[in-house]
Amino acid sequence: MEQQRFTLKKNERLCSRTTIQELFTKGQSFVKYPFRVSYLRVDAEDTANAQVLISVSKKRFKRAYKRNRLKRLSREAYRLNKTEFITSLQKNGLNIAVAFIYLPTEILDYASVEKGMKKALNKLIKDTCREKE
RNA sequence: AUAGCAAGCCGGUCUAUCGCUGCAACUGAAGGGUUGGAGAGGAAAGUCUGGGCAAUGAAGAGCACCGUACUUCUGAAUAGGAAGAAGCUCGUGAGGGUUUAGUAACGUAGCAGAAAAUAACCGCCUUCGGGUAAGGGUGAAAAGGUGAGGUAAGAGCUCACCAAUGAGGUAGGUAACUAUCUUAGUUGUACGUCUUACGGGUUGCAAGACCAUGUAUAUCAUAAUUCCAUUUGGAGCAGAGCUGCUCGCUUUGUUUCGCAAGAAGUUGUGAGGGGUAGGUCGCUCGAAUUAGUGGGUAACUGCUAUUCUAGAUAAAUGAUAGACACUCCCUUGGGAGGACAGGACCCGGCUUAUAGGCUUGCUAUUUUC
RNA sequence: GGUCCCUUCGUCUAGUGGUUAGGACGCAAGGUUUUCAUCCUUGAAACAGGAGUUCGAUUCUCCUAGGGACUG
Repeated sequence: MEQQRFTLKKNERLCSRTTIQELFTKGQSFVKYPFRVSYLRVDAEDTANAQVLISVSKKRFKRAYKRNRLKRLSREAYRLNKTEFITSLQKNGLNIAVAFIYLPTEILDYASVEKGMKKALNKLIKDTCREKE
């Protein structure tokens, strides 16, 4: 494995409209402040192990620049902390689609977003492992 | 120096590490990789407007409907812009705001008030027929104002001056208009209908074009073929057409007249029903950018050179650390802060939001020379 | 993204520039009743915000805010 490449290319993002629909109708979810996390196992083989979607509600933030900033922060946090999660998935041979939905109505700074993301990922790892068994 | 007015401009910079989206070159069987270079705004916003572009026409015209409205320019065009005019208004001032097509006809004007408009009532006068807009103090608005003459009492009834309006002249100005002279007793206000001139089809890139995936042949139209049979025209009615009405025209259907104009099957094509929610184009070289120079008071524009400057699609410009510059606070040194805000087919304008800073011109006050 | 619409008492709504802004339900007070309900009487309660036009704006115009609909 190459030395720590924190990439986030297009195949690691969730773009398909159908899978998104399935994710929100069938997927399981939990809340880990400041995110609501939904996830669903998928069968697709040619994609990456985890496909991620980050969402900020237009109802909570009316101005586009605020939404953009929060999405960028969240994506950054995921990108820098995902390695453990991915390796866990690879060990278990799982493919999964995940959605992170930003909940609060005010803008948090990067440190707290990252903290929340770490907690959310830890819980995801536990849940997915349990499901495997 | 302080406070302010107008116009214009900017709206952090650099380094390191880790990343994102196109493009070009190289490389790989392929997923991809490497290198290079590019990557949000003055408002990208609101969607208030004008265009381009696209679809929708088997001609149109008039009216209706909607919009605009001082003048002259400007611009592809507009409810845009520039310069100017008149009225009202705010400011000591530099300046700011706002309104302005026409009035022949018709309509409306709550409450208050005698009365909201061919004048009635009180009052005044009277020769008792009537005459009378001087007085009535309410209102946003009351029949031009002041004075004199005149009269029974009064009245532009007459005269002088002043204000406004119309007509004509002179001077200035492209014009709106300004100044001034002559002349006409000609003299309520606001809004609307209306009139005049000019403009306007509708829908919008989720427009629209193409590809991929792919089930069925219900239904409708049309063409060919088989059987019968084989020519087109006139008149009436109905429907359709860039939304309403009228006219005109075109076209389709149907009925009737004149010799005759019918039924079914098969195949192809198109429409239509269901499903899929994927991709490509449209998509960025343009009323473009920057600089110089000529014209113009200016908006703007001619010419020459120059540059290529985002094209994403559950949607790319970020994060962390540091340095410098700026602002504020205590002042050794340190601490805090950085507005409004993110492309979604593209341009022109308007409007709204905006920490702070810069430039130019001008004004007021105070001080000094 | 595009095209449109709406905002009036606590709620649902009327309202053609001059209204005390009307009605229903609800609320409050009083009456009726032994008490409650019903019923009767009375009352409080609103023009989303800011400019402009006008003598006068809920109504007309502009801006801002909030809410909603349609559109593949």
